[in-house]
Amino acid sequence: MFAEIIVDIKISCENQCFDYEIPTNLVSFLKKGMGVIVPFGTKNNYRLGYVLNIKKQSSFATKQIVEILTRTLFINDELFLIADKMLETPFVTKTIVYKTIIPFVFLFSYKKKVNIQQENLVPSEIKIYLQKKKYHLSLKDPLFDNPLFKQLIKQQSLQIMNIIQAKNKPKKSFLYSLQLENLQNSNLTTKEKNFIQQFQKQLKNYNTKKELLKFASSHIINKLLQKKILNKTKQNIVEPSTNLSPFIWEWFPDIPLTVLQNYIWKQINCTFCQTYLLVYEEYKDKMAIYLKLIVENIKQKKQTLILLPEIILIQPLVTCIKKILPNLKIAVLHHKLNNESYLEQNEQIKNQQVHLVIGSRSAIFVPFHQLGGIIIDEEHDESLIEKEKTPFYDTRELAQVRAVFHHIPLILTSRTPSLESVYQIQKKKYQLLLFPVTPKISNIQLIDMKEELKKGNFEPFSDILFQNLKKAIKNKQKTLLFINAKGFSSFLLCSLCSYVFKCRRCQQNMTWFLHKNILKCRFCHHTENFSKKCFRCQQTSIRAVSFGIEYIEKILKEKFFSAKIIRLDSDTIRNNKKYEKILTIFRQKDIDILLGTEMIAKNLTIPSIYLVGIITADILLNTPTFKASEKTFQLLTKITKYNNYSNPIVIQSYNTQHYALQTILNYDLKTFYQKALQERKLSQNPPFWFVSKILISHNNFFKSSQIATNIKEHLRNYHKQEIKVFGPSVTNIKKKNNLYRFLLILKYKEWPLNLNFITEKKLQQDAYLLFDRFANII
DNA sequence: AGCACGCCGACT
DNA sequence: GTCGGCGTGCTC
Repeated sequence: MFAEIIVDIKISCENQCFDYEIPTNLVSFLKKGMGVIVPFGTKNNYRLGYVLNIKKQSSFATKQIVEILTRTLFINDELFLIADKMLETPFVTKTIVYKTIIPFVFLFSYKKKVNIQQENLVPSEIKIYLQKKKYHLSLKDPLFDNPLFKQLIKQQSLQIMNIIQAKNKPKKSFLYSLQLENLQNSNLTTKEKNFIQQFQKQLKNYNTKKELLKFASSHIINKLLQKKILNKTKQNIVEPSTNLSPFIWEWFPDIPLTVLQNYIWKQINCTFCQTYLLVYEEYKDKMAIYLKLIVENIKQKKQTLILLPEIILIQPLVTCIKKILPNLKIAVLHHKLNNESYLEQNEQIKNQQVHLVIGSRSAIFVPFHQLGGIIIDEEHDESLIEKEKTPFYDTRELAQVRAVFHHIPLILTSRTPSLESVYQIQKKKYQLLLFPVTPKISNIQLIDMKEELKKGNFEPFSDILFQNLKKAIKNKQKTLLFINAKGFSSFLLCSLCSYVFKCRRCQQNMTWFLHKNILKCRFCHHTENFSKKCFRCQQTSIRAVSFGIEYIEKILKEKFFSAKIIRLDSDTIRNNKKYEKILTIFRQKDIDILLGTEMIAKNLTIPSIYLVGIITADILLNTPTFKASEKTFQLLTKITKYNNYSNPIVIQSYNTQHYALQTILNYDLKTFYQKALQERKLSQNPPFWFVSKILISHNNFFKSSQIATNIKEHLRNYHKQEIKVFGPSVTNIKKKNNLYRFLLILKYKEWPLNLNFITEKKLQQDAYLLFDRFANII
């Protein structure tokens, strides 16, 4: 018998699986999905591998599997199904797929064990160094660069062995205690003295760093460590994951539902695989259904999985659920966790120590014992699609695979569902759960900025928005202003020689950032210093034709110099903590205006807002993608919700007749979806057609162009019926990592798409191919 | 990852 | 003529 194995080697050799013979004593034990140790390469170093398949014949196998790692499966049947789904995408390789779905790979590390063969030949400094490292060296240990050390290995005075080691060693941490005898002969600052007092009063003799940080900053703690007043001692903390306490399925109170919520809930069949689209208007309705599902699953001793598009949304949801079900055990998983916490959470889920898992898209790969239901929140959000690294995948699609496997419901939730999902309702693939939309007495004022121009108002604010702003500031009421343009201006023109500032690399308009005083290309991130002089005629005659968030900030400061303004965009924020901090400041302090880009729409609630202003909705409407109207509608729905429709909302646009804006006025979901779907059908775009692109990268410009043309020709000759091809065109980012990138755009009606002929006929030659199923381009 | 192989420049 | 540096390609 033979096994098909992916070996844990660098991703660069990603296409192959390796065949190994299964030794007779292991044949009855070895199963598909297990981890094994195999000899690999000329030196037969031991490497870790995962069994993908067991077969009777192999024309390649020359070596035997050494041993089985553990009896538990690393990849179970369910994960194999998910992998198969991901492998439907052309050019995606098995290795890269399995590496994304089993983060357990991190469990192991490769080390070199050094045995001294000839004591007398090894110099003492090397001996001491080895002793310090306990004769285990990491692969990149500097000692391997030492010429003497190299020679000792060559002459076999030292023997090197490869070992595979489990990575989840017990976490090391330190305990801190006071050394009062050192207190007398040292000068202390008042802050340090205060801290020591606090320590004596409120803390135990030994404390973790976390406890100390409640009373002092890490700076002070470090200072005191230097002065030897604080002492730290090592301590091995017992991992919570090693404590396999049996899970108790406690009793949880029933969730009371309103008549309407109950009506919706009754339509969900918990023992049947069905995708539901839950369209809600009020947050509390959605939460009621979520909580009900969680509690019902617990009654059946099953776990629930909730997926969110953004990491920042996780904590608020956890808090909200804990408020109602304080005893609920929740695991949080997302792609920014470090390996240790990821493994810890994973263990807990596997050992049935949590009722609920909340995570971002990557949590879709978490193995469950008894999964009772999957919820995907904000299902329209594009962040649910992984597009940062291959393999690209749509979380909703993979969730469906899991739902089928477990025979459980999959609930997609949104106030403004994606057009794809609405289309699935029409095709009767999904079931609609609709909280009836209540018609509103609209407070939204849609301002035609063309009229303002005619009146002679060239400011970014219309009269009405300006008056409302004035009133809000006077009455100390909070305002939210939204503009979807970064920087100061994204269109700079020399008024003397009509030179337009374009990116040297990709010929797109450069955006001027006022504070950093740079020009930056929003496509390839090429950055240049900006001297406010025209590159061509060297005159200071630059005119900003369009305006961005920095421009608005400047105007606001000029017009309302007493107002306190806080800005929130991806340039002022580096991480989620900063995001929360800005929102907290806005909530607590007397900030008048919150000015933000698309980022402000990521959060759930920004309370106590009086006025909502949207400056130029056109920027959204005119982004070059077929998703423009959908995105506009979704974003504006979210932003206009912030003041609960009870207070003034002003939307400014040059194109007031666009259906996405007209339907926003009275929150007319039905008309919007009707018109948007019609538009997509006419333009042959999703959900009626699949739009994808093939990216061809090669370090030779002509060769990559040639390959692109060859692929196109082949598609035209043999697949003219099913696939429309556009291109090849050079991408915006012309040159990245010294690779020239060409792209072909494909439109087709059937998925999965079989493009095997490209790799079979080696049309790609030595170019790198990437298939992007979720292309947003027109 | 880690090793072999091959090409090229520098030095016996 | 050979030694070693680095770039490339293969490992069941």
